[in-house]
Amino acid sequence: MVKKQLLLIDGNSLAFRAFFAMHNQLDRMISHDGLHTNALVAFNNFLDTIVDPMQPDYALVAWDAGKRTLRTDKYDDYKGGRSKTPPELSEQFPYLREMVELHGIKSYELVDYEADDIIGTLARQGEADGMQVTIITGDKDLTQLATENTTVVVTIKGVTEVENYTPAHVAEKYDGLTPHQIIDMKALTGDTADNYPGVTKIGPVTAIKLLNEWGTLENLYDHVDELKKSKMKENLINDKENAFMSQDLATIRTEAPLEVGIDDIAYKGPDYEAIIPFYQNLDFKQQLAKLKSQGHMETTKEPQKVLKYTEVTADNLAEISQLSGDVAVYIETPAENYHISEMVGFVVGNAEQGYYVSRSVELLLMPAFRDLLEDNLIKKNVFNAKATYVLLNRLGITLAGTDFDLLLASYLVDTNENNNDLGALAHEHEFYDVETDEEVYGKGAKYAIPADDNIYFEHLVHKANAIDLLREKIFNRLNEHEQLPLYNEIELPLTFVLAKMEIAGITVDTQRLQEQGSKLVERLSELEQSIYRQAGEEFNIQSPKQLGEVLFEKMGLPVIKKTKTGYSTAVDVLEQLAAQAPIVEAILEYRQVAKLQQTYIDGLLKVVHSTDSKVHTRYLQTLTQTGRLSSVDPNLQNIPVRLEEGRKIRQAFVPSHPDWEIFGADYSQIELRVLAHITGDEHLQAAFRDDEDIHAATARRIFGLTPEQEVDGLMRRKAKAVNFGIVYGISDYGLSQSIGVSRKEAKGIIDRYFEEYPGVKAWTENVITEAKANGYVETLSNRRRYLPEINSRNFNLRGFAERTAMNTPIQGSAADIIKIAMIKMEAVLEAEGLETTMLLQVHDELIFEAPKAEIEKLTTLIPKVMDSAVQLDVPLKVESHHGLTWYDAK
DNA sequence: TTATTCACG
DNA sequence: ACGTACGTGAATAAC
Repeated sequence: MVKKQLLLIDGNSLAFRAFFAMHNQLDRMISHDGLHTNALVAFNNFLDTIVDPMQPDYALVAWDAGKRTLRTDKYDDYKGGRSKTPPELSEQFPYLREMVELHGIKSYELVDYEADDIIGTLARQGEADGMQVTIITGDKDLTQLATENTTVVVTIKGVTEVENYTPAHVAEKYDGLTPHQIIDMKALTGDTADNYPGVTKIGPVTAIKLLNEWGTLENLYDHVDELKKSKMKENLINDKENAFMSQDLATIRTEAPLEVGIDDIAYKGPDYEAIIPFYQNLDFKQQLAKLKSQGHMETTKEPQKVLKYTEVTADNLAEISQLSGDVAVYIETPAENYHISEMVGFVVGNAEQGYYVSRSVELLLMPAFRDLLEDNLIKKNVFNAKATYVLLNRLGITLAGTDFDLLLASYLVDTNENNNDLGALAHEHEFYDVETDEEVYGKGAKYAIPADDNIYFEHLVHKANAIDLLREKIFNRLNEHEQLPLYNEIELPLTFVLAKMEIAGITVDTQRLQEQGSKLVERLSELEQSIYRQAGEEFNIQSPKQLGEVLFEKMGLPVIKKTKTGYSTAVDVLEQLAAQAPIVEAILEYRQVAKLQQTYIDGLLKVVHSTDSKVHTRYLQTLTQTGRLSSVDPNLQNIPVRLEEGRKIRQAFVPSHPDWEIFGADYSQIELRVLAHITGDEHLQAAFRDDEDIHAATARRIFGLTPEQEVDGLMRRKAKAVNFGIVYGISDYGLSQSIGVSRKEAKGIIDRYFEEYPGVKAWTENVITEAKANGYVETLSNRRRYLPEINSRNFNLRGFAERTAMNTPIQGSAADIIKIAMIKMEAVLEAEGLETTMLLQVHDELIFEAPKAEIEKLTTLIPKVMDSAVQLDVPLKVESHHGLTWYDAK
């Protein structure tokens, strides 16, 4: 028989999570009555995506009753020092309870007790009745309740990403402890969040060690005299009273005098009828749209607005010429790679004069359309200008007059609003009068452009209309963010520079690639045989699972690191094992060779266009959180360079004309120069003004060398790692891992760095403070990245957000600079009448192909354009190289 | 679809 | 005390 399911939810803890998960949206999510709704929205998503699909038999949301509880009676300072619940959250609590009830779940609170105790009590009752219990909370303390029949689900990030604690998982996380021992662990460590003390100087590591040795707090204290004389022993004895008080406070009650029983909390499921007015009152447009699409809402489904449109025929082409003012232009492609996808329809027009649609893109070649599209004075509204430009270019039309790109502008306003589906993106902007492609075309095997003209054309027309109607709203937001120059002067011009680079493509010497490939294949089979022989069996070397079994079980090598699913066999692990077993060396080489063969030989050959023997990557301009580009189909930003074997792949990238060369130019230390500029640090700036070797200069400073003393290789290597670390948002742990010293030593080095570069220290502190206050950070060009986790109470999430707050202005400003350089570069090459063509961008370098006759000029021109792209307080430095292949441009 | 590994700046 | 360096894409295995 299937066990009945009992679901218990920690209301307060999840409400806090929900509130802070959407804290950056706080000012935007306000209902027409002025009520903040961010926690309500996130909590509702949680109920929709996690609770409703579970369909438990019984469910309850437990809430804290008030400030005073049994625990505060026992210990005045319990949960003292906690900052007050923000009023923006407090006002949402009554609605949260109502929302829970409307989802068919009982809400409950009990005077003197906390939500934990209600959950603990019902969990034990449920178990006694033979049920399977699930507890959902944001508070790890509840993991003490885990048993074979009770799983504690703890949220990791937001309210929909979770981790399941079973007794086995508790043992894994806490080095063998049972859930019940969590209580004694808390007794020893105390809890800063709940503000109770524990024993001085005992943290989780020591606590776990003690409990693994003595089992329980009581047993530990019974035998405390047997411990070796130590500071810890003294602390244990001195803080005994605190330990037992903390134990009491940490213990979740399982016999609270509840007035509800299991029978009273049957799960009823959402009351769709009653929830509609509730959503309407809170202006939950997205949730209402979802109810409609799921058919829970009467066909009150407002019919989509009727938009005026005409199918293009030979007879009405004249009307197209009458279009004036702004027009939306959208071309439909079933596949995302616009360089090769079929084109299956288009729409051109505007709401006032009507939209013109057809399945035949060839019609765009008619003068009526061509003249309109190529007219710089007729402003175009589009979704993804780069795709539109490339698609029209394939038809022989040069798009001009592009003014608004919904996708690009939306990404600048908030880097997360970058959905490549027009409908989905419009929904994120609270515009619902357009469906997603998935809704209209289906997905996967079911994907099909509708055969019915009405359905298909209306979808196209609603897309065009969405672009038109969102235009003003998004421009306003760009303006509020002071991002109009970023949009008009950087991103929009860049999109056409990128389009031309993609269209140009880079020629691949496929024969060369195949020759290299056959050598690799040969080497692979040698290595394979050698590995099988040494392992004594044949297995799949590319399976980390099978490889782990061979190395760690069969051959008994020591386990250095584990992953979520088993043994780690990553490079750093294997390198540590190499001395112990020769097979490891062979595996490392096998991995390296297989990577080259699979990703760079076979992978590249697959995407070479047969027509021109080139690869045409697509640069994603609206993806990264920092403002960098990324490159796909193929990725030309990660072609091997560090190891000679891989670097040879670059010999296959060649100019498209005889007597031409590949020319490359790269910024030297651009990120550290940006750092010197934005921090204003005098010492760092001086080093760059004097064109010093920056890593050696840093080494001199942090190791306190006199001018006569030489910087040795080890010092420079360490200083280089520190410089990297500063850019990444440094931590002592990270640095210690990268240079293989103790954490303490790493911390000393960082302290020295900050003493020597006080401007950098002040800036890092300041940027974090600003991020906490604003919820975002910005680059030199006002590119913005939101950091919702910057105020999280979760150490990991907050730490990550803090490092990001430091890294993004640096990495993002460097991205701004090279983008500006690219725009100027295209103009200069044109103005100088050069044939040289810009082909690739790899974050801090640009790759060109050029006639040999132009090379000499380029060696001064290109670095000049790049180093004068922006004026910083330190000089920018650019190095350039050229040769017959990309490999030789070094 | 998710996890792991490894290529780049 | 906590436990990670920042940003990406592609291939493969294993669900």
